[in-house]
Amino acid sequence: MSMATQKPYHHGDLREQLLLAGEQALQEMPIDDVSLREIARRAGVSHAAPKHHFASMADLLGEIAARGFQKFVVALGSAAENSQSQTAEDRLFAMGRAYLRFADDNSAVYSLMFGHVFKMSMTPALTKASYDAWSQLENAVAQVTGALHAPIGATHVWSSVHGLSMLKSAGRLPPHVSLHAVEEENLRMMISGLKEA
Amino acid sequence: MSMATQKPYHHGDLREQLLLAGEQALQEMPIDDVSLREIARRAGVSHAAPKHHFASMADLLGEIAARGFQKFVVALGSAAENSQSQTAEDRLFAMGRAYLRFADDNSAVYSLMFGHVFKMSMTPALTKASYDAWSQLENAVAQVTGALHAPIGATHVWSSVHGLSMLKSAGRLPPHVSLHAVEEENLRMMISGLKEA
DNA sequence: GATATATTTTTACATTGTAAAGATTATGCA
DNA sequence: TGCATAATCTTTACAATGTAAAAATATATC
Repeated sequence: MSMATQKPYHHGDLREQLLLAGEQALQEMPIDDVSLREIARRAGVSHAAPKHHFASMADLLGEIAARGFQKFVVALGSAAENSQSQTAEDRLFAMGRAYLRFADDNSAVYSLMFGHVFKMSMTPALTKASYDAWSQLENAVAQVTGALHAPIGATHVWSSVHGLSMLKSAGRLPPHVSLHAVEEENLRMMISGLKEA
Repeated sequence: MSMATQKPYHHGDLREQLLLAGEQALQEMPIDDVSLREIARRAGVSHAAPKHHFASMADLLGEIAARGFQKFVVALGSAAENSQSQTAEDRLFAMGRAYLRFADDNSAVYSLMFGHVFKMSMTPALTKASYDAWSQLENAVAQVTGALHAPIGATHVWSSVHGLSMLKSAGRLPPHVSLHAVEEENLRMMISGLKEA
């Protein structure tokens, strides 16, 4: 009589628990306060327990970043699908909005994905996940410009939304300007520049 | 009989030495390996010596970031001045190139200026220096668009070049594409989008 | 020259990541 | 079922970090 839930080893799937605890910690405290010991604490295990599942803290963070890219791809993909309009340009616009929203809602994981490269291992899963995100964006851009491949256009788009996200989270945007207006206008200018390629 | 050189206290201007050692360390090792003790080591003093000049490591890094912004303003300013062309658009283009170059040549300090906000104190000097950088950019953008104030246009420009710099340093750009071409085309698209405002 | 002050070193402590050695529990095979 | 083996977790340990306080030292001022 199998219990349906598979608890492979005596304590449950600690590996998954650690990843969840890490993601939770990243949302609740500054990224520099997130330590391996803190994550272990949250998972209710000793500070050395993670060793068997992740060779180092960089590995754990690398996998959290990889999962971040996967969620990221899903978020942008469904935003494009749910876009009311049928034009490629509007779909790209919708993806841009979803991008900014994702960076807002997952700021710590986002900054891990793009910022703290040295802190995490570039695992194969991470490489693939970030490549998938890139491909998705390049396809969306190619549909706007009509080209088959659009590496430069995609770089332009990514730079713009990524830069805006980072400036926002770093508090380097000018005050007294509506954030919503800035975002909408930026996306507009970005796409406008893309079409003049 | 004054010695011309002012060595205010018995060991020389340790404060300045620490800042220089910090900047040097940031250029020579990954930013996470740069510690207060390492900086003190490079300056040839005990690990607790910095305490009297900087209340914390965050303060030291904050001042290094502030100096980074000052150099940044100088670099972009002289690039605009030395621009052969007289048009505002070409000056902005030159500033964009100087921006990317600065981020390349000072990658660690640059990532401190825009990325590791939590690691450093937002001292008044830092606030002012980053504000000066912003003003310089907004002025250059306003001269292109013809407006008096251009917060949104400036955000568009800054997002684009900042995003490109970050993607570059994070190794998130597509391979097999000429970096020079990407940069030139990105600047072109960015300015093109700005003018369609 | 003596005293007060600013600077630096020494010492100390809590915290971190990582490693190695024990203890504990599940798994595989008879 | 029973036992040996392997996987998992804890305990213990170590070097390194940021910060704090106490000692030591050099400078400045009168």
